[in-house]
Amino acid sequence: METDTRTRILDAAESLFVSHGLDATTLRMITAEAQANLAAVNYHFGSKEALVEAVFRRRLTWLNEQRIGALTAFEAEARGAPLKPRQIVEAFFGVAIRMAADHNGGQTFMRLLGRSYTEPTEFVRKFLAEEYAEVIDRFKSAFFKALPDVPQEEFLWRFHFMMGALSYAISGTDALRMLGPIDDSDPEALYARLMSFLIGGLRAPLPEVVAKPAKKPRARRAA
Amino acid sequence: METDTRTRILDAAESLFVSHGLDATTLRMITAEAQANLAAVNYHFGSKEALVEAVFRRRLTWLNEQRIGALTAFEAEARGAPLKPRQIVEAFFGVAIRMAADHNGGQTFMRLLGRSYTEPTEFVRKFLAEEYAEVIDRFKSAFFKALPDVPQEEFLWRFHFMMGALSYAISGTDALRMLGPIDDSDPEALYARLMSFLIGGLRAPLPEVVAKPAKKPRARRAA
DNA sequence: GTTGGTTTCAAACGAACGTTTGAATAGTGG
DNA sequence: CCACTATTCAAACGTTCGTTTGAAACCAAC
Repeated sequence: METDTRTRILDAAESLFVSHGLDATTLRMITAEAQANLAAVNYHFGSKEALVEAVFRRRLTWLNEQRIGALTAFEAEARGAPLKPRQIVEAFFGVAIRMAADHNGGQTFMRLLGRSYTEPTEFVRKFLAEEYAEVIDRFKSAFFKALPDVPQEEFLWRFHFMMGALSYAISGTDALRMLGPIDDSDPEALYARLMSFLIGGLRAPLPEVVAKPAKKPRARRAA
Repeated sequence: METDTRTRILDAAESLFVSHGLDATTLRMITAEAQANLAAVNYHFGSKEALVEAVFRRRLTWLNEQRIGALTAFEAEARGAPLKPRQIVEAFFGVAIRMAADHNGGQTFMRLLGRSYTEPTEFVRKFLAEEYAEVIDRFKSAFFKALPDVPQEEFLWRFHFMMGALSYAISGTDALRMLGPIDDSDPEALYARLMSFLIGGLRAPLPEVVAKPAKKPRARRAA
């Protein structure tokens, strides 16, 4: 085995978490897959909970840095002018989709991450909230600036819906197959499809319930 | 206690499954909440797995009947003409959102269901696939008829994305709160918001990657 | 070649899980 | 009132979980 035990455990855990879930994956399954001793997990990570955190942190920190980097590059290019919504969507969701296409573990991880936004386990939620705090701040500001006509609460909902679509795009392939035989092997096509859908949803006309209290009797398009 | 043990167990399980997940919810937690004896679950349902199935079946069958009923009503009204996409979206997603607003347990259940489309546990996936087979068939046909210009594969992806948005709309309120303080108490507003977003995404311009091989050099709008 | 620190290993730990058991209790038709 | 079925109950079952232990193996430095 060329890689060290710690890395083999992370890889095995990541992959098993995807196929069985966090709770249903046992340390014995992980260490067997990683060809390591059962006690190795507690030796290298301290506990199963700490292992879960390490699995997420290994790639999530990098992903969010990429997102912020892409956004910063667009903003430098725009010299203070508001970005196009498409650029912000690209920086947040495009980067994620591209990572999901990466066969160096990124693909596996993104399927795991997509499931975990709605994870009921408390410590996972808390951990994700911390990891996301900065990136959410930056993107909220950028979107608010780019879409000044959209009420902020309305936008937050749309952002939330977009996260749902992303989540299914990268992790819901089992659910997808319920719909019929379908080809999900082309990451470029998936990227184009999701971007189209997201921007269509983001720029949809404001619903009347929302547009009405805002004293704009007939909103046409959101942005 | 007015209701019978069997119902109390179903209610307790449904609610605990939402807050802790399927695996992390133990029979001891369920029977404690239901004020029943531990052995009552195996007496009334046979096993924990069978209980999970019963929890889903109790409401999911009814939900999908409602969906098919709504679609059938629209089709009768249209007398053979293709439906408007908005009507089909309403029949599938609108019915779900309305059930999610029902405080008689429907709300709890829909939060559980939203999480379960991407559930890694095999028997849950298999069970859901069976429960959904008919309703998916009906709605695929209706959509294909209503959107003859959209390649079927492209539509299936969009339907999948829409499921993701629905899932987050009804069950991802914890993830939603990561975005900031936000009011999710008004079901009518949520309904209007989601419908807007879904139809915007469904009718977005076809992505070039998809539009190109279809020999239509410049697709404008999907439908 | 011995030392000292790091990593691996087989074995065992107590706790908690889903399930089973057999007796006690409730409820119902004859 | 009795016989019988359905339900509840406390207790225990065997299994598996995450974790701990202490010794063995490894490995670089001197």
